[in-house]
Amino acid sequence: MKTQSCTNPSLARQAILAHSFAGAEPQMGSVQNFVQDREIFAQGAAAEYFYKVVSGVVRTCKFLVDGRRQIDAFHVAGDIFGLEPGAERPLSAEAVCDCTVIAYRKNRLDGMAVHDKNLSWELLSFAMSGMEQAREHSFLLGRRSAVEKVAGFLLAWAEKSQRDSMISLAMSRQDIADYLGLTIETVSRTLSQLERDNVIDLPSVRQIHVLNLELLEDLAA
Amino acid sequence: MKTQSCTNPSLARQAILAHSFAGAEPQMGSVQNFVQDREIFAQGAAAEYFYKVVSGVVRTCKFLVDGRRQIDAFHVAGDIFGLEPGAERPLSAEAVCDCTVIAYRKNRLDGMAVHDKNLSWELLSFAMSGMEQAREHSFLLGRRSAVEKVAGFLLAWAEKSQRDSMISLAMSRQDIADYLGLTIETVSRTLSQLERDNVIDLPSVRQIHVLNLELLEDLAA
DNA sequence: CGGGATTTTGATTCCAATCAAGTCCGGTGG
DNA sequence: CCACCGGACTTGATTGGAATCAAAATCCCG
Repeated sequence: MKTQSCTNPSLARQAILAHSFAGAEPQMGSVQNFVQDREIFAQGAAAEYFYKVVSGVVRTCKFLVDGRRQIDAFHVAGDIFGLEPGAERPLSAEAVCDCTVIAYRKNRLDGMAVHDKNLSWELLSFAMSGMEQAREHSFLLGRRSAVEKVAGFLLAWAEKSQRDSMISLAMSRQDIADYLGLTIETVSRTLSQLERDNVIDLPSVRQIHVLNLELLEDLAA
Repeated sequence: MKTQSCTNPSLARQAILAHSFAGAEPQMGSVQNFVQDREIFAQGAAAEYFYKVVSGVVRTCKFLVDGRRQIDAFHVAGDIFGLEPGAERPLSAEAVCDCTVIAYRKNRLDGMAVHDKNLSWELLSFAMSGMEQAREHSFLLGRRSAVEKVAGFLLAWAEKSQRDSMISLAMSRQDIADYLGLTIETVSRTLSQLERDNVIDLPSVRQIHVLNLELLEDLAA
């Protein structure tokens, strides 16, 4: 599995913010490419840059001592990631599939934000929406059954990546499992069960066709 | 259980931000008191105000259709809550114990932030740290055992509320359970187990004495 | 001292993890 | 073109940990 299709026509939630960086001064940031599974930055490293996804999908995650991995979020085209308070990375970022990002220096931001009130407003709304997304992730992880988690994930990803009934997953089952706090087997079983129940169809491993959206939404509780 | 002691000498993480609201123009906000379990605002309501905790503890939470409750966060003196993007409350806020808060109009903020760049900077750092805390909550909820969750919670609460080895809980077992995605029985059992293992001592229901901090930290993984 | 809520403890059940084979690809080389 | 290979995914059998169901103990307050 090297060349996984990774189309993300994505109308990212944070595109508004991204806009001002990308549009106004393209020379401000440097374009970088990463092949699948390449690390973009590591947990614990110095946080000099933040990034905007141009194409592809990026995961931010944390590794525990015992080898467990928890995925914090998936970022698609237009999303900003790697912008946190603190000089040290609280989590790593990796390319889920081949992808292109733009890196911006964090330290430039401080100065700019002070002068440009529009920018600082956008920054604030970025942070707010980041807060909101982290919150929603928490709710997915709370006392919910495997079905609720998987259904919730599918709906969230469908919204994030596109809006028709054909969902194309950029990430592996393991990624999904690590995002939902489940095992790969449970994710697989749950998807199979949803297919058996005619909620979804799985024409190929990474393609999901939603047959019964209403039911899927009910299952997400 | 009406009058639960709720002392929070708390050097809240976000006190810096709170400062500018509280200090400079106290007349800006209105002081409000809430008795234990009183709702401060409801999920779905219009979000006109945001709040700063003066004393006591506030919980923000979400209610699911089937009656399950998930607690998003506990807020102590100095913390800001109820400041989210969107005009509608994504979650409710309730008084964990009798408490005092200051309410500020959200709409004034926009104008103010534009003029006062210092304020907008503080707002940003509030949002950032909110993002960070939501993320950490996610990590507590991910694939972790009951012991890891409870130990993690104790450490986080100890840091939030005070820093010596005697932790005083403001919240009920049910609150803790709903925060950690566990049942009240499991929380209780886990605490008992920690006591049996001489990691903590439970002189009273809401008082926890940490006997072996290192071990507790290990258990939190 | 009594009564109700909260918490603890115990017994059992159930869901998801673990352990263990299989199956399905996509890619490679004969 | 086909056999083979290896990784990702699926499926099956069993185990384990937390939920559930149920009851006792404790605390708080009148």
